[in-house]
Amino acid sequence: MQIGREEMRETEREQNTFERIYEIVRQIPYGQVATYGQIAALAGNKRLSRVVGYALHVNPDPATIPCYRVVNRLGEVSRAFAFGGGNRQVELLEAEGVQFIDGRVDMKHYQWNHFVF
DNA sequence: GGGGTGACGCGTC
DNA sequence: CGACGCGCCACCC
Repeated sequence: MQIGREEMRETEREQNTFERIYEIVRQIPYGQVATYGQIAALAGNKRLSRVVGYALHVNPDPATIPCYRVVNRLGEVSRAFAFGGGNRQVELLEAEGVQFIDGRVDMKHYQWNHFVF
C-alpha cells in the first residue's frame, strides 16, 4: 500500500522500539539480570530507560518476556512489580540462583554481560 | 496539539 | 545515606 514513506518510518520506529525492548529482555540469560538503562542502550538509545520501564509495565507476554530479570542500575527490584509486589520478583530471581546483598542484586556477579559470549 | 505521567539515570545538595 | 531536580521519550488523556 502507499502510505507516506516518512510516516511509515515513524510508525516502524515506534513499534520497533517496543519490539526491540521485548526481544532484548527475552535474551537475558537464566540466572542473570539486566538494567533498564542497559536494555535501553541495547535497543539503540540509552535514554529510553523510562520507556523500557513502561514497556515492561505493559508486558504483553510475561510468559516469554522475563521482565523480572530487569532491575534498576543499583540492582533494586521494582516495587510496582505486577505479580504481588517486588518480593515476588526477588523470589523468582533467587530461584534462579541470583544472590542479593542488602536487598539488592549483586550486580557485579549477576548482571548480564552481553559482550562476553 | 498541549500537558501530565512513569517498573529510569545521573547530577547536586 | 536521603531528597530533589532535570532530561529523556513514548503514552494517555
